[in-house]
Amino acid sequence: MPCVYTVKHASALTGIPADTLRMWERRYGVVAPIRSEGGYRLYDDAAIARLTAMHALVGAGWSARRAAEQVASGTTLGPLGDEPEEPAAKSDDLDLLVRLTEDLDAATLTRSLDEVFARTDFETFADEWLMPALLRLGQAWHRGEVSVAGEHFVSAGVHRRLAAALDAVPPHAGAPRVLVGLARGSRHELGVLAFSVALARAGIDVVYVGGDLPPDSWVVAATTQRPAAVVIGVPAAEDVPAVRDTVAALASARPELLVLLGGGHQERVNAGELLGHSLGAAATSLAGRLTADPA
Amino acid sequence: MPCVYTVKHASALTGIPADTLRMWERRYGVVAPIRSEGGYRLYDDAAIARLTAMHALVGAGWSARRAAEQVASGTTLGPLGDEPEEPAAKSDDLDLLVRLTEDLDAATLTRSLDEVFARTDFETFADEWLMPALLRLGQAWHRGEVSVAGEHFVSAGVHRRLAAALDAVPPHAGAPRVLVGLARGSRHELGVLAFSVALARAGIDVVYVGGDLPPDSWVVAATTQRPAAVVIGVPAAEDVPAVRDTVAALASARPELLVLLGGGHQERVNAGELLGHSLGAAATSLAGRLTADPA
DNA sequence: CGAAGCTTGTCCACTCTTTGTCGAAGGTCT
DNA sequence: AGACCTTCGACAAAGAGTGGACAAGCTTCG
Repeated sequence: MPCVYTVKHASALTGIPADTLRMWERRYGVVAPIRSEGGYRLYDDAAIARLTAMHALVGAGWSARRAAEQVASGTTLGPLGDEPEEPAAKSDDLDLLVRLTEDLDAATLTRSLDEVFARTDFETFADEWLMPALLRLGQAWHRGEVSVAGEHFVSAGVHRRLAAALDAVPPHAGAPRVLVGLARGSRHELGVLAFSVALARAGIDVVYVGGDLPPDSWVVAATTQRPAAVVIGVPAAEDVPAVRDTVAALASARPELLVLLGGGHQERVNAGELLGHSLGAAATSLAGRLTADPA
Repeated sequence: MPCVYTVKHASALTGIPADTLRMWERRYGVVAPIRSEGGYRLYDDAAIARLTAMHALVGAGWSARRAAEQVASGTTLGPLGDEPEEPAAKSDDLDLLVRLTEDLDAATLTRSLDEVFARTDFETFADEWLMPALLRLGQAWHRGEVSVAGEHFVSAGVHRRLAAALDAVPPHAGAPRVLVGLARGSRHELGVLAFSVALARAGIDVVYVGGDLPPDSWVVAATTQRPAAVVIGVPAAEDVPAVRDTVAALASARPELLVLLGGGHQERVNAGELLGHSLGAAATSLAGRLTADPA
């Protein structure tokens, strides 16, 4: 098979205009193709690889000079034949998470999430894209259509994105405090984490305690911290008994404490107050109740 | 490696508008980025760390001037004559995490972590502060000195900080790919997440799959993704059997695959290659091996 | 209490740098 | 001969630098 390519061929392979190809060589020396006797450039596979790498970096927002330095300093010796393809411009792609499980590429994952995330405010993003997309991902996972590793990889990426959003909320001194987390055994944090972000953005001092918190610890935290309310997620049917235990323990220890439930199976607990299934609306409504009535 | 970032990148990484970035430099001299030939600012990792620390302080209610002084006094000043050096008493407070469990204050948690984080480069931070501090936290937890909710709360905060650090590493196109995660049943992600950050900073394309990944899924991922190596954390003694199963499954499916173990109980697995207990050294050494030998 | 003053983030105008693209003049390949 | 390539200069749009201006918030003083 041919191992050398002319400019036109290289341009077609990389998707970079031939003019730009020559300019990158002249200005940054990112490649140095050998020449034919007549002076024509002859690119080999390594050159194509470096050019695709540089193209990807530039597409990710790097300046051409930095990208060239990165490609030149970074070891680009890998025997890679894969080519990062352009993500099609889409407006409402709920299967994006499912697709991202196939090719475990951290850069693409981060970039795709950033794009979706930046399209609108957080509450709309969470209600109209994130939760439906996570539902699709869960369904595909149950059908065995995505690998467990892929699901873990994408979930970890979404977790990172939500965590960054939570840390990015400026703190509200003196705001009512709300404890948010999952009951013992519950480990699907994504929904309750997204709700924490929305609640913090609504002006609440959120104490996010994560998943798998036993009933006793809920009681201890609710007693020592004196939160204005407690939010427990019910992401799965098998979490219902543990949530029921937790709500009962909290009710007996602090009967006046406001205990709210969220998540897909909140109705099956038959205790506590329900937040409903609109994350943004629930967060603003709860924040309104707590700040209006500081009793 | 010492990556440099343009204003746009620095702004994206820190969440601070580019205008404010320049203003903080002009008014308070909190950073002094080197310039390109054309005069463009080039921020390094230390500058990004100082800016995030200052951002956190300002977000916590500090005035910009005080925050800048705090950040400047906490680290060594580079460009100009050395200030009257005050080695603050808080130089290596390993019990900080334990104290933070008492009062579940999200703002204090974030600010404290940012301050410690900004004191040095990530590898030193991880080896000399984070891992020892997590060990102290675990010991205090076993002695019953910290509440479970407090431990969860602080762990979630550290998780967020590490996640942000992982997402902040620029992608290395064409770099060797390494799968990093925990075996089935393992759920203590903090150590393996910190290692992922160090490995990504060393130029590796890290695929972080998180915790609780069954052996079959490890095999599927290692087969379809063809990583150059696989890193499995062994954070607790009870994780040893699951790790052993995973290593055995990987060895039978892909005998030539490089499988490495990290974490406190790596020695007890009696299989795979050991990474040792210096996180930074292990990351750079592994990255060196993989980039030098692309086979 | 109001006015003056300081702080701080944002905006604007203007200049310089970077970068992709184009055209002209001429050489190479089939 | 015609299609393709090379070098070089020029150029416009985007991005980034500088310094000044300004409004909102807070402090201080009369």
